[in-house]
Order: sequence, then C-alpha cells, then structure tokens
Amino acid sequence: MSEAFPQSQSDLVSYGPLTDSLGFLLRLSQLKSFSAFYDDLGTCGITPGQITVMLMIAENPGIRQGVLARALTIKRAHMTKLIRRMEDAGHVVRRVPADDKRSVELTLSQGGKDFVASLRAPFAAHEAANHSPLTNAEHADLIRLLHKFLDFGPRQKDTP
Amino acid sequence: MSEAFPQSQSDLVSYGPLTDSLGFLLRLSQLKSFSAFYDDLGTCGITPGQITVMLMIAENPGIRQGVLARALTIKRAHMTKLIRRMEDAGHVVRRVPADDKRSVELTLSQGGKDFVASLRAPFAAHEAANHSPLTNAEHADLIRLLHKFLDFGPRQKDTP
DNA sequence: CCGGCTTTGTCTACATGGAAACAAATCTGC
DNA sequence: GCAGATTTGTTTCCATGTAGACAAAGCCGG
Repeated sequence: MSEAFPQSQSDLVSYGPLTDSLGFLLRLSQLKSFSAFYDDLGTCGITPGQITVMLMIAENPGIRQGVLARALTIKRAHMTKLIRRMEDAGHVVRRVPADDKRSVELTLSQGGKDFVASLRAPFAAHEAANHSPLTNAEHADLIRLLHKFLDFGPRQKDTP
Repeated sequence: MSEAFPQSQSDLVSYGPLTDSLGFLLRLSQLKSFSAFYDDLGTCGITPGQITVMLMIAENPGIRQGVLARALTIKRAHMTKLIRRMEDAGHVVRRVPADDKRSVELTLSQGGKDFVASLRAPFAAHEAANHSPLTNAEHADLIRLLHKFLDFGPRQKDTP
C-alpha cells in the first residue's frame, strides 16, 4: 500500500503509515515551501525567518521581543540572536521603554522600511506562485484548513 | 486587517501579509504538530525523525541510505548520522551489498522490529488525536491537499 | 584496459533553533 | 517599604540539519 512521492525520478519507495501522517506531510510540505522560497527570493539576500520578523515589526511597530517570539512560536533566546543581526544590519531599532526597563520595543529603521518595501512585490509574487500543483480554489482551501488547525482566531472578514 | 493567532492569551498582534502565507502557515503548523508529537510520544524515547526512518526501513527492507534520504528530503550527510545512532542503539543493521560496494542497505534488527512494533499503537493514537480542532472530514481534506501539493504520485486507490 | 566522469557514503565546518541558568526589573502580599 | 516570586531578555551549551570537500566504487567511451 501507498507508493511513490516526488523523489527525483523513480526510486519506488513505500511510505506505509507515513503516507497519511499529518506531521510527516507537514514537514515535507514545509521543506518544499522553503525550497521554493529560496528559489524565488534567494537573490534578495533574505531568509524566511528574517522576512517574517521584519514583516511582523512593520505590521506591529513597537512590538516587544517576547511577544513577537510567542507570535512566531520561536524561543526568546533565538529571537535575541535574530534581532541582534538585524540591528547590526541597520534594519531594526531596539528601544527600552521607560515604563518597563526589562523589555525591548522593536521598530524598523528607515533602511529597514525601505528594505521591506522592496521585498513586498517579490514576496507577493512568490506567494502567488507557491501553489505549485494546486488550483487557486485548492490553495484557498488549504489556507483555510491550516488556519483552523492553528486555531486562528477572528478570521478577518471585511463585512462584519 | 488580520488579527490574533493562538499565542498564549491575548497579545493582540497583527500578522499582515503573513496571515495567508502558505509557507508561514506550514511552518507554524509543523511546529504545532511536532509539539503534539512530543506530548503524545515523548515518553517513548523517540523523535519524529527517528520514528520516520524506522518506519521507512520497516516498510522497505534493504533500502539504500541515499534513496531513503531522497525519500525523506534530508541530506545524505545527515542520514549518515541518524543511521549511525540507530545502529549504535542496535535498532538498524547496515549491510554493504556485493554488487555495489559503495552503497549501504538498511534493515531492522529484531530489536528494531520489536521497538517499531511497540510504537505502532501509540503512533496511530497520536495520529488520530492530532487533528486537534479539525473534524475528521477536514482532516482528510487537509491530507488530500497536502498530497497534491507534494505531487504525491499514484495515490493508493483500492478500486482502480 | 584505462583515463575521465558520476554516484555513494562520509567527514569537517557551519547555520539554525531549543533547554537551562542567569541578572535585572517588576509585581505581590504583608 | 520590602522579601520573595515572576517576567524579560540574555548567555552558554547542545541538538538538529545543511554545505562543500573528499575517497572509494562503479560506469563509459576510446
């Protein structure tokens, strides 16, 4: 039962119980998606993690580091390293607010804003092409199901 | 536009263009799925990568290392390390065939077979519970869409 | 044969990301 | 106020996985 996945030509392998394992399929899908990201945006000198963080800061100016880490399901320790590099690159500004001197508020520098602006079009093009073998309707379905799987809250409805 | 994901209570964050980014959603979903895996099977002393490799060898006895690496979309260098540890643990046997002395054929030892057998029930239970907020029908849809996204070939049909 | 080219696994760096411990700041109960 | 617990970011160490070079084995055209 259950044969053949995308692997190169034809090694003819049976995937057994993994064939319908959600975790396994999600992992493979994420690897494929990341690979497509590098194909499309590799020349922009950006990684998925970096663009994610920068888009989030652009969308939520002044967001605190820990809040951002929770929102992206990554550890604060790792966020520290990510942010440090983007600060060194001059893209992100760290500010310690007076009312809570433990925390750090993040904003984009002008250079960071310009950089993000220059990435929006390529990123959108990548998203549009990332469907691969999926039709537009299937792509939308997949997004909807992942939202539900993730407990995505107030799905944005334009007409309340 | 676009607010609120699962993060802890309510940090109220806007995800902007990431809200409908397939790559971003796949990454979050994979993290959630992995986390559920450790919750369900962490006590069995196994990682997602290990159980994947062992299930694949059980399903394809004598499979070569490189073929397995391609099938799982991981690098041969990493497969070498994974296999070495499972060999040290006495779960996997490496055999160099006479007809191609470069390659290595993998099989499970009796201990490996027993170990896999002991994991099948917990793994199936985990898969059944991993739907989380998805209905059975939605879960099946999600699997189907991921298969298509991944170019899953001869989708096993019982009635041709 | 036999000099190249490819394939296969391995090795050594290196990048990515998490676990646990820590210091400083804040909060809480008294 | 203030001693103890909690939150926030950081540091260090470790696990996971990749990139590129390598050696050995197989393949191929003369």
